[in-house]
Amino acid sequence: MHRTVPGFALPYAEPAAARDPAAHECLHCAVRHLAICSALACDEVQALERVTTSLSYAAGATLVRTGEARQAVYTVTSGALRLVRTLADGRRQVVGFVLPGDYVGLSESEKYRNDIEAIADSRVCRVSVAHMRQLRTQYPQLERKLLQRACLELDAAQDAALSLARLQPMEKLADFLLKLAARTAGQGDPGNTVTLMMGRGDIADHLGLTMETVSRTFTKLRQQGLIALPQLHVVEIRDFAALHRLASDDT
Amino acid sequence: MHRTVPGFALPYAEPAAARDPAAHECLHCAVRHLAICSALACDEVQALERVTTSLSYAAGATLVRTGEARQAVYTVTSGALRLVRTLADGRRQVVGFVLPGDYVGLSESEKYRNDIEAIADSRVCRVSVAHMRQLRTQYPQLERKLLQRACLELDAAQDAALSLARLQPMEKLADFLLKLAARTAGQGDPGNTVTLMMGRGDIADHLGLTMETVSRTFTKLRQQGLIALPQLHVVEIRDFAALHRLASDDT
DNA sequence: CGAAGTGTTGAAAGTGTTCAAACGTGGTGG
DNA sequence: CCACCACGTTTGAACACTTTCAACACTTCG
Repeated sequence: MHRTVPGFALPYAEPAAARDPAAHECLHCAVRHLAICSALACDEVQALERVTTSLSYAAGATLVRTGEARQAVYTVTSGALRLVRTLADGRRQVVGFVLPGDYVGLSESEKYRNDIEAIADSRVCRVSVAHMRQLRTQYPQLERKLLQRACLELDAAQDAALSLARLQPMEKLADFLLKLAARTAGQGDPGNTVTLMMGRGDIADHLGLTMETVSRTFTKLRQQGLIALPQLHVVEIRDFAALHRLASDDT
Repeated sequence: MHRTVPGFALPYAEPAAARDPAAHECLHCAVRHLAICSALACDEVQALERVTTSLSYAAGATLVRTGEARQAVYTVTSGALRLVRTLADGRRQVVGFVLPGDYVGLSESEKYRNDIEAIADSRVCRVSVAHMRQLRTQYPQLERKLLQRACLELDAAQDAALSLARLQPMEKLADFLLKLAARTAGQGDPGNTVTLMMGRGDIADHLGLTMETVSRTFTKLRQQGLIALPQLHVVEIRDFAALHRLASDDT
């Protein structure tokens, strides 16, 4: 039917999203403590739930396209998305990866500023910007939470800028893997194993490299014993300290 | 006494900041309509004014250092600052330039995440984070304004990421000049003349290039007639369209 | 007028990219 | 069950580009 691994089923056009009628259970949502919903009390969450639509997307599906009117915001509950900006000549930049609990909608633009695509079978909660605006004024805690999120993302964006501008491929990849490990962690994982939802090309377009360089860098890290690659999409971190040193991660 | 042009007087240590006792006139502040203060009514601004300290810094002065406890937020009223992150081996990234009306303080970190330095003689309004926190809860409009700012900066940060990761030197510089022109505009300027408060090295470290490449790129743009350089720190834009085309600026 | 700080320009070198081909894995169908 | 095909990934070699290193020009300041 549809794949779980990254890939493009039928690039554009297709059923796209499937409504998920039975999924309206915010109170028992697995990612509630991670998402912006954590700012709301039980009864308040229900107000949010009333204006939320739960949707499923197959890997490779496109949620929104750059330039379309910005009509809704999203919270991912499972799977993963990528935010992609593409230049006329095909050069691509993966602005970010969106993991369960993450929120997409911190923008002041009238239009979407990048494509949003599912890199794995995903479920998302969709709320219209109009409803969101209303909820924000109604619940100041929500607005505060959004500001907090925005500041965190801003901090992360500055890190990313340093990485893109000044780090070498090895350092970029080390930094990327550590950041991903930190985000993925807290799920009972031992923490030293990271699953890459995205392909090499996505990593390349995220770090400002080519797929070939990313591949070569992976093998270099493996040869030096900093990581192991039990599977294509699984990285086992064998030397956190060395990786941190590479990434100049002083946190 | 102190210079108006970029430069490092006495790198570290020195009187640093000079208090400006007579400057407490938020109501008549030239940048009030630009700054976050625009969210507050006249009487509310006075509450802000009561906890604000106006400070002057000479070009080259350092306001805060990376790693120091994040004690205050700033709004620039005149001059310009740069946000700088430096790696152990000296690689430098100018995360951003702060112009009059801009706000520095959108962060969730306990510590400053970059150095803040004056690139010209500057005046800033300083508010402690504690006071700011209090004001935010007291005036929801302020919080909303901050969120708006954060979202705008987030949008800008994504643009910057694309620029750093995928644009070529010519394109990066074109993009930079246009963004700067857009920010500087609205001050009665004809709009086709941009004053560069920062040196070539700062531009280089902002765009992920070397100073030499920036210099070469400036001359290339000049030779092609897209810009003129009447002075070292003044750029006259002669062909907006071509510059936009270079920067792939579809806005 | 000389010195220092900046910026410009030139030639050499290093590094990631490009282009091309081989590899491996997963899914399909015989 | 196995061969085969497709896709993503890996690897190799030539290339293009920015960087590096060095020398020179310009402006400001002492």
